[in-house]
Amino acid sequence: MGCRSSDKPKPKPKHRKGLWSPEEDQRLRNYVLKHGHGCWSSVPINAGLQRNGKSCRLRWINYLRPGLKRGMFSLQEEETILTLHRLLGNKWSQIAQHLPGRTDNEIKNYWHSHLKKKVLKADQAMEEANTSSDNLEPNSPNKLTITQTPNYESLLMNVEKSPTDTDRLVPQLSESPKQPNRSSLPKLMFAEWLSLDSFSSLSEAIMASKDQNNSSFMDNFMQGCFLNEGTLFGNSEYRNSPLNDASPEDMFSPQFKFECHSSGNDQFVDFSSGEDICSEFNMKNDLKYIYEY
DNA sequence: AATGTCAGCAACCGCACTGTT
DNA sequence: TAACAGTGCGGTTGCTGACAT
Repeated sequence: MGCRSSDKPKPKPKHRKGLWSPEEDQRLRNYVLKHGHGCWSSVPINAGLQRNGKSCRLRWINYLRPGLKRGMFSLQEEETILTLHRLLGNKWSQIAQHLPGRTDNEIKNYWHSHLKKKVLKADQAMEEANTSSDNLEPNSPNKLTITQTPNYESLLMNVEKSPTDTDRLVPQLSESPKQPNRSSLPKLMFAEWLSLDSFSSLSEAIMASKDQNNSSFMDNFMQGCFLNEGTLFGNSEYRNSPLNDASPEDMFSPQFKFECHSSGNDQFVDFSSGEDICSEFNMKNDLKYIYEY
């Protein structure tokens, strides 16, 4: 953590507030994609923005960062939020780790605007059902007994042990037994892959896949990024980004390398081989891509 | 058509935590 | 070890558009 002194902003420009203009978005996006964010407080200065670093960080995380989903929450996402909220309470960032492409802010807003009411209604209905059934004979066949207690303990163990492994968690919440078998290897989404915590498991998986001399992991990973989620290149937010000039094939061609940051151990990964190609790099960036490698 | 009300969402604020000096 | 700075998180605010009156 912390900036080099040369990165630190000189005092104190007037900071703009309120909604971001498309031009500001473009500036921030271009800057972060090109240089990485490094020290957030220096980003607005270097990017020519009259915002504070915090505001830039938030805008990037919640809106500009690649891999974000847009649009309605699916039923499965809703169920995941409901279950995790019962488990974790208002730990929005932890809940967000299990919903690839969704931000904590988005989930929090969705909770307050939609789910909270639903839960209240459901609870009320349950309460009414219980009080009315209390008036019935104890052994009446009409008596309603609430016995639905999901196996939270095992769920919680997964949450604690493996907070970013969505695929292993989510099926326990809602997967029906009829669903087709998936690969035993985890399917990682782009946003998940960007997450600092998940990178080590990703690189392990890449290495494992490489060791086994098969491509199933990378196949799954690519599908997760570009086919299953389908938002990275379909989202209009990225139409003006340099990323848009690239097809999925391009992205995995030798011309593209991604830099990932994971808890002090930054790595460049060659997508085509899965190799850590430049481990001596140590810049604090979530993501940076490099042309003409 | 004008005004009021409400819901949804983006962004801000303040606190807590962590790393650095 | 204390002070400071950067970052992350959750609560809250305020803007905007949709709908009602």
